[in-house]
Amino acid sequence: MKIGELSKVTGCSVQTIRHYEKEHLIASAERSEGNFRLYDEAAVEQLLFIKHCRSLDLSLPEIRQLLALNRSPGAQCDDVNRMMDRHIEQVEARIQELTRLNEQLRMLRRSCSNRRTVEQCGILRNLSATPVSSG
Amino acid sequence: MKIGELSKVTGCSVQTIRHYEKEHLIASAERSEGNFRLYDEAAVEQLLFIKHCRSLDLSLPEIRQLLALNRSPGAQCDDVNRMMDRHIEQVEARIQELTRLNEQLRMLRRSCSNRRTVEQCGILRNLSATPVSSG
DNA sequence: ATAAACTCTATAACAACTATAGAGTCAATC
DNA sequence: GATTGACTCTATAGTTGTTATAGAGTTTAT
Repeated sequence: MKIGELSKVTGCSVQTIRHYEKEHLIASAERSEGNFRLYDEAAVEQLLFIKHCRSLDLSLPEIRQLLALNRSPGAQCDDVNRMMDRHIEQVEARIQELTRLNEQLRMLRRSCSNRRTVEQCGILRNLSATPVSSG
Repeated sequence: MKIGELSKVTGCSVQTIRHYEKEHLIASAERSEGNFRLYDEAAVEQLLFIKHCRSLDLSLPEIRQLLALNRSPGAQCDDVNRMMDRHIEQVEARIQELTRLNEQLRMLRRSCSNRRTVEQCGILRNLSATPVSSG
């Protein structure tokens, strides 16, 4: 299987697959006589694993760590759990942050009721006046 | 006021201020004899405006647009409103996405109850098995 | 032989900074 | 007057996870 077919089967773009190889998320592929990368079913499964992790917003280094653990089945899985917990924490923190942000944005948006000119626009006036609390 | 003081007053780093100048978010500063940037109170206010917008996750191009509108007080403020509405939509979409993500992560996390080895770890098994729905 | 479709490597772009190197400026001290 | 330290300058590279491009080579079909 050449890289184009692997791309179709997995839904990862060709460049992304090459990128994952460069980042050592997948092993360097065997090459054909003409220097084309050749893949098998194991590559498909590994790419789908990676894709699933990415859909959960796990970073490439995190995925690399999971793959390493996956290759050493005797290892403790505490590490996996710690990583997941940390990741869940991050996601929840981000949700809270965005929720606060959303409230501020809606409040700001209400301050302009489509008056005619920018001069009277509450949004811009508020953006100028309101103190900054770095979020 | 030199760039270091502006940085302290506004809480923006020196590099960020220079970056904003390069990106035309603030005007090119006057220079001293020794080629140091010199700022006044107007620069402070503009930087704080930018910082406030950034804390609301507005992009630099969006901020550039707001600043342009701010400079032409006769302009209609429909544009400001449209931008805010679009931005609020984006933030809300992202919150929904992360909330779904969080549910999946928690479900996954529950599948490992600290059994001994990675081989028995439900998290890794599920990551391998579960079909991917690109989020 | 040639064209189309594919692949290769290397490099740049995206966003919004942050960090670094190497040089220049300024005020104060010895 | 030389030197030290704190500051500033420009230019460049790094961050993250791709995507896009250029220019070349390979394979398959006509």
